[in-house]
Amino acid sequence: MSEGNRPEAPMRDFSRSLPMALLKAREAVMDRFRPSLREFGITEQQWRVLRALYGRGEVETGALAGLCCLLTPSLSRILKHLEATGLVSRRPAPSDQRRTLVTISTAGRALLERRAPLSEAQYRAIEEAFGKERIDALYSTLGDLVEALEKTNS
Amino acid sequence: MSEGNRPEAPMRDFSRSLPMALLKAREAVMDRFRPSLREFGITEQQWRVLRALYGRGEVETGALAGLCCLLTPSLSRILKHLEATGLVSRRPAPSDQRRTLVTISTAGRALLERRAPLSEAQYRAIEEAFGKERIDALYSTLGDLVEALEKTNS
DNA sequence: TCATATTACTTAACATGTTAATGGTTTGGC
DNA sequence: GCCAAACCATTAACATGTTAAGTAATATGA
Repeated sequence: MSEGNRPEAPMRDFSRSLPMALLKAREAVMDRFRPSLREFGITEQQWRVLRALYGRGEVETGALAGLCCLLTPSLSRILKHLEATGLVSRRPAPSDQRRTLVTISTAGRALLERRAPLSEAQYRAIEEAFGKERIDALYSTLGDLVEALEKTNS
Repeated sequence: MSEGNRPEAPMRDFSRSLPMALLKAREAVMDRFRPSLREFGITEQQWRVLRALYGRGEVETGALAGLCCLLTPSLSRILKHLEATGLVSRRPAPSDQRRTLVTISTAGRALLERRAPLSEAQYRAIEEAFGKERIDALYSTLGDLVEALEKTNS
C-alpha cells in the first residue's frame, strides 16, 4: 500500500455498467425486429439508411451518417451495397464535387413501405408489454442524457 | 379498400426509433470511456470479458457470453486474443470435454485494477452531468424493459 | 496565383456482429 | 453397448465498428 494508494474503491458491480445496460436493452428490442429484417434480406444498418432517406430528397453523406448514427467508413460501404442492389442512387454535388448526394430509389421506397407495417406491429407489441407512457418517458430520458453528456463533454 | 389495405399508416417519425434512441445514448456514454480503453490498448468487448471474469473463478464460455452480452462466435475470437496476450487462460472442463473454463490471469487482474479508477472517474462525471437519481432510475427502467420484453417474447 | 491547409469522402486494416456450418462430446432410447 | 439426437465450442463467411491513412476538391492567405 503505497504511492497513490487512496482507499482502493471496491470494484464496481458488473450489473452497474451503463454501456452494458443500454446494450442489453437494445438487444432485447432488436430481437423483436430482426426476424422481419432477415425476411427482407436487409441489415439493421441498411434499414436505418433507407429510413433516414425516406421523404427527404437528396442527402449528403455526412449528414446521412449523423442521422443514422453511423461512422462514415461504415456508411461508405453500406451505400456501395445499397447502390449495387438498386435501393439508392448517388451523385456528386454540382456545387461542390467533394460532396456526395444520396437519394432513395423507387425500389427502396417500395421495400420500406412493405416492411413498415411489420415494424409498426412490433412497436405496438412493445408498447403493450411495457406501457406507452413508460416508452415515451424512456425516449425523453435518453434524449436528455445525450444532451447532458454532449453539453459537458470537456 | 380491400385485402390488407388499411388506411396506410403514415411513416413513423425517424426520431421515434427505439433502437436508434438506445444506440445514440450508448454512443454518447461510450465516448466518455473510449479514451482510456484506447490508452490501455484494449477494446470495449475485451474489457467486458475481463470485467465479468474478475472475482469469479472459472467461468464456462457460454455463461461468460451471457454475462458480457456477446455471441459465442465473437467471444471465441476475443478469448483467443486475450489468451495470446496472457490476460486469461482456458482449459477444457474435466467433467465435460465439450465445455471450456475461462479464468482471468494475474496480468488481467492487474490491468483491470489499473484502469478501474479512470472508469470510475467517468461514472462520477456522468452522474454529475445527469444526476445520480436519474441514472439510477434509468438502470431500473432498462432492466424492467428487458424483463417485459423477455417475458412476452412469443 | 500559388502553396498550404481544410474539407468530404473513400480505402485500408483489424476487431466484432451475425448467421450458418463443422467437429468433437455427451445423452437417451433401444 | 450402439446409434441417433442434442449439445458446446469453434470456424467460416460476410457485414459493420473503429481508427488511421489516402485522395481529390475546395477554401485560405500571402
